[in-house]
Amino acid sequence: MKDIAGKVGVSTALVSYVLNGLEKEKRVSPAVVEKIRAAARELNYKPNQIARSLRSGSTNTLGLIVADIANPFFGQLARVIEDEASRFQYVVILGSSDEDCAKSASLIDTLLDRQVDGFILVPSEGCAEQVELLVSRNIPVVLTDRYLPGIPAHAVVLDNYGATREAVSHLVGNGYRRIALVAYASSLVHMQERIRGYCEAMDAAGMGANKLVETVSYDSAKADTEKLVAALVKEQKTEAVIFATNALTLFGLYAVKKHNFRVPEELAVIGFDGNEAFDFFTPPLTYLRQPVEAIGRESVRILLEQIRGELHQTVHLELKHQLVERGSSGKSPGVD
Amino acid sequence: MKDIAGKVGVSTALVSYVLNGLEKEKRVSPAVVEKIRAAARELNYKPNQIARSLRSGSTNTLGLIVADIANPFFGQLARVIEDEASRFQYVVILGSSDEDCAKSASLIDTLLDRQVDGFILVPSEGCAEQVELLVSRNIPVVLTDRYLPGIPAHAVVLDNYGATREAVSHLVGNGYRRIALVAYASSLVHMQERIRGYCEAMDAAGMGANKLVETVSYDSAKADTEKLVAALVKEQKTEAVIFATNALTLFGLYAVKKHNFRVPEELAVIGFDGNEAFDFFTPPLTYLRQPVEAIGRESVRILLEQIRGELHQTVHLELKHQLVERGSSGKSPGVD
DNA sequence: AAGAGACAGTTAATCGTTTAAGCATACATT
DNA sequence: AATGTATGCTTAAACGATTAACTGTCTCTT
Repeated sequence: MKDIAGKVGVSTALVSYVLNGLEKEKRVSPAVVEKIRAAARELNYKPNQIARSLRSGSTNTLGLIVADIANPFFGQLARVIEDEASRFQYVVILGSSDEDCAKSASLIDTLLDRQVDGFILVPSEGCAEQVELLVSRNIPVVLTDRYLPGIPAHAVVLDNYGATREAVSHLVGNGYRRIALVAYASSLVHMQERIRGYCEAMDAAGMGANKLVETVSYDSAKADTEKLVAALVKEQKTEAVIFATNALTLFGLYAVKKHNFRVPEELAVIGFDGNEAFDFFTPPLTYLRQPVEAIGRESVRILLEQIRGELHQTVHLELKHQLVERGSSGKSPGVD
Repeated sequence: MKDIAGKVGVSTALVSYVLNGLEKEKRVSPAVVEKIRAAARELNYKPNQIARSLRSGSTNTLGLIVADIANPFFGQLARVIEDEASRFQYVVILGSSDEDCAKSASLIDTLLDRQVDGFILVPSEGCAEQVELLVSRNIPVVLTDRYLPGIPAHAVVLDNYGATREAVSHLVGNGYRRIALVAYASSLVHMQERIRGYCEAMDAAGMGANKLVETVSYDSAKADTEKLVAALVKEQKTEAVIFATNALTLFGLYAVKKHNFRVPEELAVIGFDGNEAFDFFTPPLTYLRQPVEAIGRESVRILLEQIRGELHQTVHLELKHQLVERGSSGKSPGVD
């Protein structure tokens, strides 16, 4: 800017006005406007966003913290968020928390130091205070994929209760009675809601006695799920299983494959989220699809409204799942 | 900082010295050091990285531009890069180019405006000038996954030639003769190298006459690949096919599934990169695994060395693939 | 007693923008 | 002629850190 000002022979203030389109309000003479524009082009002027941010207090940067960007579900989500953010001249800084509170806290700190304008956060278990702190400091936040009850933060989540509920109904409709749910041992509401949907649907179908919710811990999920699935079939006489997340579904499928269980004759399976692997499993997997596009878009929209100060109540958006019916949950062999 | 200085009754200079660990060199009295530390803690002082960046000229931020973060290969890569960067207090701003030059250019511009310290770039076709411009402006760049011949930029890529070459050898060893390669119609070197590896291996095996390289365009890859695979089997009497990327492999598998071709009896298949779907395909897919971890780690290492000014030649790193042998490329039915 | 050197701090410029406030000059109005 | 106001531009502070250069005191040496 100094160079431009020097070249044209005016002050940097005028340059700033012109380059920001304020030439009308600030009554810059047309001749000077042209000279400044020309000089800017000639010198290939690029504004320094860092300086601008320091002055303006806003960085046009969003912090996105997911559990793991290598997980395709979060990859897709990140993509939608990136695209949507860029439509509004925002840029995304990325972080993976590994469902780990300490990591999540340090990511939040790092991004705060960098003055991000707001966060899209997939909160981990036990991180409620972190989020609460952000909210109480009036830092724009949208929780995505999960929310934290009792914490007045905007959230965009799946209709988790309805999703597992429909999965159960679907299985019951196809003649399955002994239906199990494999979930993470997590107090996070999205997981609890998936469990509740399962339980209430089982009760409603008069199969409360058959309820079986098995949980595995995040850190040993793969091995645990494998043992679990074998036990379900061999010991519990389970006829159908619903997996409560994308990763759990995959772990479960590895187990099914390893033990060569026939699907759906020996064990019907319903997965979560969606994954190309679901398509190539034999038979293709029935699953509960999340509206990733909408989740990402709405998250950005709400966050930006919040940043612009246009939002005055706490928004809680619950988006509908879609049951994709395929071979893995076909009619039970017990039924005609 | 002003608050701390005010509270302790010293200048901000001293506060800066102490908080940056320069109390020894700058000979700050122990008493004051303690007071400043205490005040900083009490006021919960967080340095403003934007201000620091403006002053120091470095943002501790890397720009990562991949083709599409929703693609699991790039998701994994991003994850490795994120982790590695954070070990050195760097943060990653993410962008997806969709293999589109214009998008890539605008991403680079945006990130330059934000003064990123360097780029990790998956270059798209025809973007050579963009990269050249960065290099000539002395902006640290590492090309990843692909490189641009003739452009003196550091690069970390797969041993593409060796990979397809081994795939062919493996198939030939198992008795296949009519082996095709499905690749993107792209002039990018990584693709050309994969093609070259295939061709030379075919020639070396005395099957030059059977060479068949089919290409599809990025934008219509899914539909094209589907038609292509059907034609290969039905018209070209192809016995085995190698797919040159992750996405192409998936598209190919959808076709194989749709037409119910038996693998490997009717068509042997070798995939690229790795994907959970490969595990659940029946039979599991033989594929050329990329060392994603190493690619990401080395890219960050080289970029940081460059940023620190420690790098004086152009580094071109070629990492070895690994052939994961499984059922989809088993012995040809024509052999014993 | 004078000079050197260590010690402990302050001042003010700087990074690249933005923007409120001020300053001339010209012209129109009474 | 005095006043008002529109026009066109400049000045300088501010954002929050970093850091070179400087200013005082003491203490020690010769």
